[in-house]
Amino acid sequence: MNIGEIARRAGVSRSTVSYALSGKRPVSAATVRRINDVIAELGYRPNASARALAEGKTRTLGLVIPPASTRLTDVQLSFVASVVEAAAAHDHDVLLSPSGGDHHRSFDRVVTGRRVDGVILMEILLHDPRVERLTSLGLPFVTIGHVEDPAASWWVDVDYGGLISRCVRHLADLGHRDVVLVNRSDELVASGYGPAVRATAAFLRTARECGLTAHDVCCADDPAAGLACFEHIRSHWPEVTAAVTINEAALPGVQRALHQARLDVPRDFSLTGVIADRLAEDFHPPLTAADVPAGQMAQLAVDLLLEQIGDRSATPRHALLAPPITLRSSTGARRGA
Amino acid sequence: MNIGEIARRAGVSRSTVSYALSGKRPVSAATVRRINDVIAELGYRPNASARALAEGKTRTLGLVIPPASTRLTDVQLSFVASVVEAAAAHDHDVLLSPSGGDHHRSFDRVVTGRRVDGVILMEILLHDPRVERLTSLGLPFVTIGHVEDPAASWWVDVDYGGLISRCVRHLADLGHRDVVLVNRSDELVASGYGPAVRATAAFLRTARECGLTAHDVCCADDPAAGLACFEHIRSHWPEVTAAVTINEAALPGVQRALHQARLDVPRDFSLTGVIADRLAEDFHPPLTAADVPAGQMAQLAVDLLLEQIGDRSATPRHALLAPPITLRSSTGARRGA
DNA sequence: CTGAAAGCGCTTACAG
DNA sequence: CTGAAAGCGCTTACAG
Repeated sequence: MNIGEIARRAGVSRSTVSYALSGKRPVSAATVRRINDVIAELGYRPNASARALAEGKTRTLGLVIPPASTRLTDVQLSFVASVVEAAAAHDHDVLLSPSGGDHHRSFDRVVTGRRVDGVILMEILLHDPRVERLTSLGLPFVTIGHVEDPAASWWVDVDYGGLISRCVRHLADLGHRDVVLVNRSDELVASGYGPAVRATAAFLRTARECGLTAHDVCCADDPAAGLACFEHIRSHWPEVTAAVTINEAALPGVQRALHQARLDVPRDFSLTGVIADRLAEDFHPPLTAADVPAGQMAQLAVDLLLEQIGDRSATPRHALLAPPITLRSSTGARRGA
Repeated sequence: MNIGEIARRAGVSRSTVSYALSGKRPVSAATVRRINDVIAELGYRPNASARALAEGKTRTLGLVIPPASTRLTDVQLSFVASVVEAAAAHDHDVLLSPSGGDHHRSFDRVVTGRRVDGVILMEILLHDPRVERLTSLGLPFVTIGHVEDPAASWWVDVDYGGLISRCVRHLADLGHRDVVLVNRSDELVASGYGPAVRATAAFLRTARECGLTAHDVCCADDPAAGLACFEHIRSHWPEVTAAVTINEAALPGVQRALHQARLDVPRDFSLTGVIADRLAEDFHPPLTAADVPAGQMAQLAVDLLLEQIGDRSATPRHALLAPPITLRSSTGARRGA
């Protein structure tokens, strides 16, 4: 079942069938109808590989995700789902590639061999070898997150530094004097994971500017680590009355630790940070936080990628989003302040 | 940069380059070395579309996922990650397709036009139109979950019915008399979602066999619904002392409701069900539950799919897994029993 | 408005 | 052990 068979049955040439399908050349109404009838009857679909080979484009985007071993956070999951959705809206498919660990082969397979027209990369390091690889391959790509040099490539990101600064100022305004940053894991920070590094720098700088005493701790991406981390904070720095976090996965454990320590939020302790809105609202009480607009970011990333694919010589563009901080119920005046 | 260029530079024919790469015909060691040197120097990768067109296979598997609008559960997420991982281990890529809602176009694009060699489908309904579509297309597929007729197709599933039965018997053994099933959402049950329907049937039947009074309630896939659902249970059936659930996403809300009702688990109330192990262990206290072996199921699904692709006339095979119920700390004797 | 033909970059019988 | 050539199923200048 191929285009030749359709042409034969419709009594036209293969090129006419092709043009009737693509609309790239006028075809008489009667002929179009005859062709469409045959196609509908036989349930014909053009062979995607043949089309990709002839056209030089696959209409497929690559999406590089963290490996299965690392549990995806809620925000990361939103990125994946929204990228697929946005690509589908433009009639593009999404090819998945786990990266990191020993997944070089999968990454390589997806980004070479003209398998995809472009790639979306997430979980970006300040110096990311995958970004360098794609750059040297000359394959269009957009990162969700950005490497150190902002002008070097196409990206969308949330202004982690700016948002964390505003969280700290908010706590300072409420009279807090001793604050802590609950960061992502040691490993991520050590590997130069952008949001973690930028959040730390902004947190410490802003705390200094506001005259606050600041501590920062790394915490693995799971509830148990969140609990342990909070207990550590309580025993080492009992004077701390507020925390800022970018670690969503640790939140259930932080919640439990607060409860066990008999600390009421926000009466005894304030909590804020950069958190997916669904998680912020599920917290008890709902968290005052900057919501990461994951869906919007994913859509923007797809738009930028398609733009770049359409005009490969375009100058790199990017978008640094600064979502508003949503005031919910997890921050309050320092007790006795 | 194509196979002809490599051949020219290595001073051999294109077929020799092809055979050197595939190993499907003996090539002299010296020639292989010369070819490999040229390939390494130029960073050549065969064009995947051209290869797929010539070979008649894409080395790509389709994975149909729920749309972004419905939040993926932890187990579903594990399926996706593990399918990608297992496919990569066999040098296959994974093409994603959201389905459900108005995603017919994306599903259609992925399953037609020879875009993939086979498809893995999850979130199966007892009567699933996508299964019918794939069957009539003659495209190899494996479902995670199974339709009503077990012999009709290739699948892997967890024996929800059997596991729920064992949960109920476990509660009966502990002296509980009044039990409730916290099911997935109304919509899922109404649409004939396999696990929900099978869990309900097994729950009610086993409760009757054990002489228990049984209630069952539907609950949306989020914490807020879990909280509301549990409050409903408390106000309508205060005599209930144990719950069975297959709704992971509702658990945080159930936890909060238990806390607000000042109910200690397992002293005042027992809780069990079929739950991803990570979630079961994050609960407080850790849940006695049947852990869905998502990674193993995904791997099995990929194995079955590749087997089917390799021998399209093979008789359908399937695997019904019955993971052990892990005894943790969330079930105990009925108070005063 | 339509057709015949070249070309996309591979693989694989066919020949030697 | 190697090469020349056909073929996979499309798209798109070239011609009319």
